[in-house]
Amino acid sequence: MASVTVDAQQPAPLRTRIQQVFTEFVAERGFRGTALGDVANHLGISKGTILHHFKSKEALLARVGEDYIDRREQELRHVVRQVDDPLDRLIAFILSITLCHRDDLDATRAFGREFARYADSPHLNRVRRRRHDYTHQVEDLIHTAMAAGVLRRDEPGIVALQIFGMCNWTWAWYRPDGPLTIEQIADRYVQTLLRGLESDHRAEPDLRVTSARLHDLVIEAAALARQAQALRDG
Amino acid sequence: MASVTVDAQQPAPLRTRIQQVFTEFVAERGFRGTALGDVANHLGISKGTILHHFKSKEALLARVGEDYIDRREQELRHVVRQVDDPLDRLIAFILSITLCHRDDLDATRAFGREFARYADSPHLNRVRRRRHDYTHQVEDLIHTAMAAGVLRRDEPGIVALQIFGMCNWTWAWYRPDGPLTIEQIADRYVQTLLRGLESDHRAEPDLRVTSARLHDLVIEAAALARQAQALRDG
DNA sequence: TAGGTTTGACCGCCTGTTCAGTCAATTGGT
DNA sequence: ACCAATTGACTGAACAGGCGGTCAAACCTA
Repeated sequence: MASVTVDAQQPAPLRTRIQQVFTEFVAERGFRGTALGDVANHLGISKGTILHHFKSKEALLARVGEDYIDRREQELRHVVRQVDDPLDRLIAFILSITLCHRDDLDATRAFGREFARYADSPHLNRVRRRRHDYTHQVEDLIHTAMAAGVLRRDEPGIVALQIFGMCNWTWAWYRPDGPLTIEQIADRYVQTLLRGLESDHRAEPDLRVTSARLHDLVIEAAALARQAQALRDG
Repeated sequence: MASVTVDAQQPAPLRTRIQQVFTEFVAERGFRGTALGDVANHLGISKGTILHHFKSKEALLARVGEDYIDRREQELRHVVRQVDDPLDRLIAFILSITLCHRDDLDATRAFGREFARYADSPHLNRVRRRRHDYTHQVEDLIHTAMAAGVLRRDEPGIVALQIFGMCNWTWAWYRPDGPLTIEQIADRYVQTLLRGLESDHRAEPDLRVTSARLHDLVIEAAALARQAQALRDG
């Protein structure tokens, strides 16, 4: 295994520390809820210093986002390079995007809060594009697994969204001191997703499991709930 | 089936319309990104009018959140009341919290953006508590399904989070004019989740599917990605 | 007339950004 | 080795715009 430690641990440059603290704040309070003045105070520096190192507040956020995507992309590349078996690749991928909730928590929260949604600012175009590329790489991974018969055939896009959905929800509730370790959580995700998505030769490929009866019942439930509030409001 | 239509469609009172437009804005731009002045302009009324009907901006958000939880709770109650079979209950539940992405989209987005995370404002205490209660009801549903042998035994909490995670991610990407209807999306969720969580008597209950080799590989990948950026930053 | 609505001006606060200027480190010429 | 020039990090005050919230007056409607 290649060495992954550095010999001389010199203190991180201010630019990096600004980015770190900013990431923490965004993870906790969101982008708009984060005041550059607070970040500056927390570092014992002036507000102007931050703007000296980064063109603007949005540029700082873009940098946080790009670095985050960079790390996820590098991790994915490493997995693909080191693992051949399609199923193992999927397991490693799911494991990877779950473990980062412990090992890259602040950035994961910040990214989840601010980039998961449609960030329409032009400053974030690059981040959006890179995120799109990354998603595409994941879809390739899934497509390959389907071709190998590991997953049941479906649109890779919707499958990717199911995986991302389950895993990316973690940051909204995970606490490092919670009852389950991140490894235990990841293992459950792997089990549920791989069993749920595995090719099942017993089943019809396009079998709808939801009955019309249940569908109508659910629609009715929603209508009743809406109606109750409409009546209450007059 | 009970009638779910009202006879006389009188226009919604201003208070309700304010809440609707505010919900749209929060869904699109977030709470802090929504200015009451913009909401007022959009309705052709004055900002003061909004503050006359709602004590404060946060009170308005709290109202949106409580109404949202109300609807989800009523729908869940209706499902539980009308359906006995534990598996059908689960299917109806998953269907229900997915269909609301089409039929209650703005509020779902707004709630997802602003309440999924730790909303620490004291004004939102009630919403947080109700959300907690609702989650607990869902966990009961899951617990019952486990007792009936429909789902494999596990902590209901982590199972609920897997279901919520997959379904609640929908609002971040779903578009009504997308390639898949919300019913098709929901059906895939149901299939993946129920197959992935079903009791499987072939498997050991606590079998870890993730090998130590893959785990180490993923940890290494993360370390390498971090190190690359640290080196770049000096 | 009385009470609930609505208005629009106004206040106070916060925040991102700018900018002139200080200071230390580095460079380069002699 | 010395000094002057240059660079670049950093400061702190000021600016400008936007925001939530208040309030007294105007406006209906019954």
